[in-house]
Parts: sequence; C-alpha cells; structure tokens
Amino acid sequence: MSNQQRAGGAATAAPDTASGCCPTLLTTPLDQEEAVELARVFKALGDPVRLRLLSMIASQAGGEVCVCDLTPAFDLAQPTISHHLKLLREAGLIAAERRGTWVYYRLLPAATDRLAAVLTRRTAPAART
Amino acid sequence: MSNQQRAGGAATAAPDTASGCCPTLLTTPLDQEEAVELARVFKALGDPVRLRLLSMIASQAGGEVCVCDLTPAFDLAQPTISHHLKLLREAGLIAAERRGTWVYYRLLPAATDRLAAVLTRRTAPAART
DNA sequence: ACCTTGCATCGACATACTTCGATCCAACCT
DNA sequence: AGGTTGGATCGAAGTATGTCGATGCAAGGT
Repeated sequence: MSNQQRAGGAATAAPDTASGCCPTLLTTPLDQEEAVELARVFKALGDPVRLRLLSMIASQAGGEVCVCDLTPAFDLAQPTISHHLKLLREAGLIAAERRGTWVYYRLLPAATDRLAAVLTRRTAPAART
Repeated sequence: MSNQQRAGGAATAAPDTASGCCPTLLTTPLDQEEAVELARVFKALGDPVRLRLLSMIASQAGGEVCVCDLTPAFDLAQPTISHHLKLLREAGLIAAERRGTWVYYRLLPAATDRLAAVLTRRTAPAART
C-alpha cells in the first residue's frame, strides 16, 4: 500500500516567501524532531487546570503569583496543583522563585510568543517600517 | 488552609485596555468553562503525530491534502492515522471532504487564528486599516 | 528546641490515550 | 455481481495522565 497516483499528487509545500516572513507550523511541514518538542509544550496547555493556572499567572498585574493564591482557587488538593505547576515549568512556560516562605511563579513570555508565532499564518509582510 | 495574608495579596488582573485590544489568556484569567473548551483544542495539538498532520495539511499549496498522501508519511498503521485525523477534526482544527474515492482534509484557519490570538500578549493597536 | 505553615515529592489508583489487527463501508473497475 | 482500493470504526492491550493521601523539607514563629 504505497502506490497512490491520483489527481494532483506531489506533496509540495507552499514556499514561505510567498506567504509572509518566517516559516511556521502552518506554512512548512514540521519534521519529527520539531513536532516532538512543540507537542510537549502544547500538551502542557491541554488541561483546563493548567490553562487556568497559566492564565492566572500571566494576567497578574505584578507579573508574579504566589502559589498560596493559586491553590485555593481550585477544587483540587494541594499536591495536584503543585504537580500541574511542575508540568508547566517543565514545558518552559513558567518559572518559579522562592522568596522566604512563599514560592512565586511568573510567565516566561518567550514560550507563549513562540507558540503564537508558530500558529500565525502570515507573520507580516516583512517590510513594514 | 485557607488563611493566606502575605505581602501584596489581592489577585487583580491587569486591565485589558492597558495592554492592547482583546482579552486573551495572558491578560485575563480564564474561567472554568473557557478553559475546558480551549484545553480540548490544545490537547489535540499535544501529540507529535497530530502536529505533523496539521502542519502537512496547512502547508499544502492547494489547501487540501488527500489522506492517501498523509498515511504513508508516517511509520504508523492506517487506523492510527485515521484516529488522529478524527481528533483534529473533533477539535475543530480541520475538516474533511470526500470526493470520489478519496478523502481530502483542509485546515480551518479560524481555529488556529483563535489560538494564536489567545496566546498573543498585545493584540495590536486596534486601528490598522 | 519545638511547632506551624507553605510546597514539593512519593507511591497508588482510576481513567484516558496511543496504537494495533480485524472488520466494515463507499466508490470504482472490470 | 464480484473484486479491489481508500478510509473509517471497533475492540483490545500497553502506557501515560490526573488525582489523591501520606510524607518530607524549608522558613518562620514561640
């Protein structure tokens, strides 16, 4: 079963130069390696609790949130929240810092920026200044 | 254990008006319902195979890809590819259309656009036309 | 020193997910 | 009608994930 020869054929990708600026997931086929790495980050976002955690952290005015503010916002046990925060950390989406008794989490914007870029169809007409 | 009263306190979100245009995951805390719905889409992207499938479909010049072109690109059995395509479909990321013998998949750009928007920090200074 | 509080880590358990072979259905071709 | 091919659906099996209580560790308070 490796003998297809229907209509158009030829799995050629659209050239990036014609669609904007940088290659994205939507303009150039991902290779295995990139896919594995990207999937790891998307998987971290594939849970409602983690999505809300990230949202609470990112939308915080000071840029930081104490775990003690996050935990009581959910109907879940404290180890569960800690586990989800760990996954977000391992995905490179957030970072933790201990200050005295409390641990504060903050967003790592580079991570979300990258995801947004990768999901954008035309990244701007190159020349724009 | 619901008695926290450290430093700043008060989990107030940054006002959207100060950070650009529309509320995003990064500017406003997601409520439970939105989180569940968004997580469903992100979860669909949380697998390397599905990410590559989506990428192959989206980057195709004609905007459509025959399943018969997708299946042989992976080291997986045909039912497995079919299953992943189903998940992407149920997530609203792609759509299928049967034409004669073959089934063609195409990207639903509204879905990826939404994800990109939700992950963008400042959505642009509103007026741009 | 002791106790208390904030978080992380450690099994354990139930559920969900990925993958497969077997099978079924739709469309085409003699 | 019978045969062939492209894809979807159906269990089944192994693995990963979400959740928890119990426990451990770090900082502060008495």
